[in-house]
Amino acid sequence: MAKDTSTEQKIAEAAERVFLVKGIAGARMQEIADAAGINKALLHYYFRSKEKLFDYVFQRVFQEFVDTLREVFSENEPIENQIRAFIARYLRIFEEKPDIPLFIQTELYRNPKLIEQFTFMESVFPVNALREVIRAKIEQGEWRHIRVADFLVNLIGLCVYPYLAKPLLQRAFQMPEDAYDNYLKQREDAVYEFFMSGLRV
Amino acid sequence: MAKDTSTEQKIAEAAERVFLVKGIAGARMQEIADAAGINKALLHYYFRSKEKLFDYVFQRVFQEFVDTLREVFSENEPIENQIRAFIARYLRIFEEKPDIPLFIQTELYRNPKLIEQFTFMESVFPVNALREVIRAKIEQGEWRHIRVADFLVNLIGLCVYPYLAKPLLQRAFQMPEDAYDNYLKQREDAVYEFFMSGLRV
DNA sequence: GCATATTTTAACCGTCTGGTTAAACTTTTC
DNA sequence: GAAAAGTTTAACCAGACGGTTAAAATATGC
Repeated sequence: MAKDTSTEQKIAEAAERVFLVKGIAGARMQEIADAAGINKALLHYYFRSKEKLFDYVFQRVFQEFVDTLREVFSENEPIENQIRAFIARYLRIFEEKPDIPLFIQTELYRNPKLIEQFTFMESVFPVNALREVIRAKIEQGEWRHIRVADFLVNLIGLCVYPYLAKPLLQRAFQMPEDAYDNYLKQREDAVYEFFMSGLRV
Repeated sequence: MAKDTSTEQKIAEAAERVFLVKGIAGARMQEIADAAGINKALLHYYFRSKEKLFDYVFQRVFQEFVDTLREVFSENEPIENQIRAFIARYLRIFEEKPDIPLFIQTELYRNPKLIEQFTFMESVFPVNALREVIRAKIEQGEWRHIRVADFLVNLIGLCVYPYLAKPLLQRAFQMPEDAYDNYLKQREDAVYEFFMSGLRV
């Protein structure tokens, strides 16, 4: 039987590293085999085709991403705290794996089927529940009018854009790599303050 | 001599269409030739290699993108109007070519050299001039404190993110294609209001 | 109409790539 | 210790791909 799952695990991790940087079109099976420290034959022994391997990796990455965010907005906390927690979790994911945002967007853009089996997006972005919370805040005169879609798009965009556009922004701001990475780390508070200020009357 | 530039033009446009959707790694020279209505031999007759053709296309796309934004922030207008104009121009680009944001980010991410020759980013994002304007607004007590980098990242992020993340957000909001496209068109005012509100004390 | 430039046709080349195969070797399992 | 599962080696295959070539055909400029 399997001695342990380490080989499959090794392959999955190596494949993730390669796919994250190069995408499915730019990645090579040989490269993944090398990165996993095995040979191509064994790679196909575990994952029959490039597409199957990629699907497996993408689902894993996306699942992990989604799991980190799930239920942030369902917790029994004031919405302000939920927003803070959402930003914190989002940014923590990207600090660990900065390639994730562009990877997910790119591959999803070129193959929307990848997201089809994720039928539980409501547990990550509980649009309907959020709509009620937002409506209450607006009625109380605390927040300006905002659509729930704009609420989420603005919030996520503020978090993720600086990671997506790193090379462009680095150039625009004339920042070396480490200066930009440093800037990213300092954004958590800034995003929260700016977002809340954007909401408030 | 050349009968006109129409063939080169035809190739450039076809290549742009293909590269925009598939990226350099996913695009095929044969596909571009077909899209241009010519054969592969002629394609290489005009552009010696895939890389040269891609570089040409990328520079053109990026140049056009940059030209649309250049000097918005240098005009002799109140900053609020400049912000409005910036948002309007930004969103107009994406309405015409929704694939541009992801294309630029992806290819730049995988080959940062593509942006090296763009040495005039200061004319698009005049960081130093903006810093002064922002400082004045803060000193007058009109705006909250904000770093110039955050100012630009927030502004651009609010504009571009819904285009970058279209497939993901469409799924999250359970919106069909046309509903989402419609939502995008309605964002201009929302972005301006939210951004200004985020700035104000 | 002649020279030049453009375009097509179609075959071809070398390399890369995803994937397969078969035989041998090693480790695990029981 | 034998069967089964895991792993390596190394060669191989077919098709895709970027790119080339040469000759013929077509258009253009003067």
